[in-house]
Amino acid sequence: MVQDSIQILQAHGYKITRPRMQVLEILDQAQKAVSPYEIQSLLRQEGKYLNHVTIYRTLDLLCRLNLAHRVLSSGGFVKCALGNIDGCHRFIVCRQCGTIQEFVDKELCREEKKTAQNLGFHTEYHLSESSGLCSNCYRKHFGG
Amino acid sequence: MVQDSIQILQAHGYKITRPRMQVLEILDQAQKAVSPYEIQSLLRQEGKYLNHVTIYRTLDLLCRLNLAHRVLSSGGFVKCALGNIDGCHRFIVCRQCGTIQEFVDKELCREEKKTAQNLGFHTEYHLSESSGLCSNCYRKHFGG
DNA sequence: TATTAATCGCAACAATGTTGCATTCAGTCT
DNA sequence: AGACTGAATGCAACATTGTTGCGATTAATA
Repeated sequence: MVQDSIQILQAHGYKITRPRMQVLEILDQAQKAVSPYEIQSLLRQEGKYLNHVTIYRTLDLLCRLNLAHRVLSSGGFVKCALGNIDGCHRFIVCRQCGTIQEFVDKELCREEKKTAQNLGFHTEYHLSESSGLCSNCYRKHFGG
Repeated sequence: MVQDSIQILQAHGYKITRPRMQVLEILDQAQKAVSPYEIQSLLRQEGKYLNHVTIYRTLDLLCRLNLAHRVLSSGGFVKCALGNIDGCHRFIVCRQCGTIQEFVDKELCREEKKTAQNLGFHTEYHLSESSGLCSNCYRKHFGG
């Protein structure tokens, strides 16, 4: 919900502005990762206009607050599942329709960290991105 | 070794050219991920010149052959550990010095795949990037 | 409603990535 | 070794993406 993000913005002393609302709404509607310029054009389709600089700055802010996350493989942004703030992000992206599913797996996280330690690293942040087909696209593709 | 990559290029029928050798040497020397334009300026420091288009095309080719990999968090490229061609790449990046360590962990891979399946996805490719401090930088930072 | 610091839009720029086409070159054949 | 040829390179031109400084606007508070 957009409402949740708004409360967090407020709690941190940030103003609730029209551009921020609009970006949050786009992220909320989109079931996939959207790039800054995609956000701009999606808004334009609704007759709204935001400068791209504003969009970039808004996304920066949302990411700093863990309200959004940049999917590295596509460069697009997604709204973050709340509570996923332990420095570990896991996504599965459907390469067909772009659907994104975020999930948390503390056990995997621990394992990953341990392996890194064995290699002499002290890790603080972890990102995991899998890609493949979601159940819908898999059915469509292979029949059934 | 550069020699390994050259053999694979040849085996696929690609020509061994000066630009390709030079890019491979840079990737081999660098202990960290380097961007296309960084490669260009590293070469320039050695008195060599490659057009950036050539560098992009060379990197594309190397990635298609799994001889290089694009580290998503930085956009830079690293030479790939050979044999790591099962669609699973795991990297640890030092956020201080940029050192990159690639590793393979079939068990983690299996787990990740299983979790995805439980969520209805059929995954084909997996990328995992951790960031933190390597042992050197950790010591430097925290004393000891 | 007046105040004010935060936010936004604009302009200008910087960096990164892509395409088409003429030239050059690596590998092969004679 | 020299000629041949398709692959690879360099160049020019362009497209996309991301950044900075600054004056104008606006959300929050009194």
